[in-house]
Amino acid sequence: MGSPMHDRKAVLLAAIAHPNRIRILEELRGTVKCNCELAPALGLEQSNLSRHLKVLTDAGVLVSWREGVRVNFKVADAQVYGIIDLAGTVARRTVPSPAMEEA
Amino acid sequence: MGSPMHDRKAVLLAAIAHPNRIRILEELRGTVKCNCELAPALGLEQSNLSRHLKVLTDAGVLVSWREGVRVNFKVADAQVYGIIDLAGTVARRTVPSPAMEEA
DNA sequence: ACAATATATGAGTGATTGCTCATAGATTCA
DNA sequence: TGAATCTATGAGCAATCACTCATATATTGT
Repeated sequence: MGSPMHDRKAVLLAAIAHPNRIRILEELRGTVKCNCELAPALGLEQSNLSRHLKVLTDAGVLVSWREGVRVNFKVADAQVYGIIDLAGTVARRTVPSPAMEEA
Repeated sequence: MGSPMHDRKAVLLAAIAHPNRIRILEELRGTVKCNCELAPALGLEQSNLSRHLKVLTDAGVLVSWREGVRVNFKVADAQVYGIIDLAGTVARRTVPSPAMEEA
């Protein structure tokens, strides 16, 4: 439909746009971790976490490789933190509309 | 669930994370426009566009005010373009996984 | 009041999402 | 080989999404 570039940006942002996936990315700031380390740290179901990691990997946000029985993950481009941090800045400076309040 | 801040960031990014909404924001770079100007420019159904504008407004990305029979929109914080542009940079530098290809 | 213009919204639809439980697959070590 | 550990995925479910069509609402000018 729209330009491929806008589609690609949308996929990338949509991959990041979930509270648990943001938590995953925060947990991966500057380090490499596997599903088995992330699960207890974030209190997420193993299968649920695995699917979130797949969403991030499919979108190109994370890169993964197997190391023995584990699969490690790291961010593909540290600028994703630029996106997250900017989102924080904008979030802090803007006010959600009335319709948003009952969350 | 997660921290309110992560939730807020996720809502904000989710609001932006749609090809048509990115196109809307591009159309609003540095200017103010109403639904009636955006609809033909983007080739979107009036009701569909109205709902996309509501998503962006509810999330705090856009601000709107009525001017006669029209309702004008502008971005609440120009840094949203920082987010979109960074998404473009990251998109250009990363490779979507095999599972992503058949889009 | 009426017509014209612009915007919002109810209802319906098909598709996608996030989650859980259970199970399958992969890898290492005894 | 079999057991232990870690990861992926099928199935099912409720909820949400993006879209369209039709209709309601709001505002201005005659």
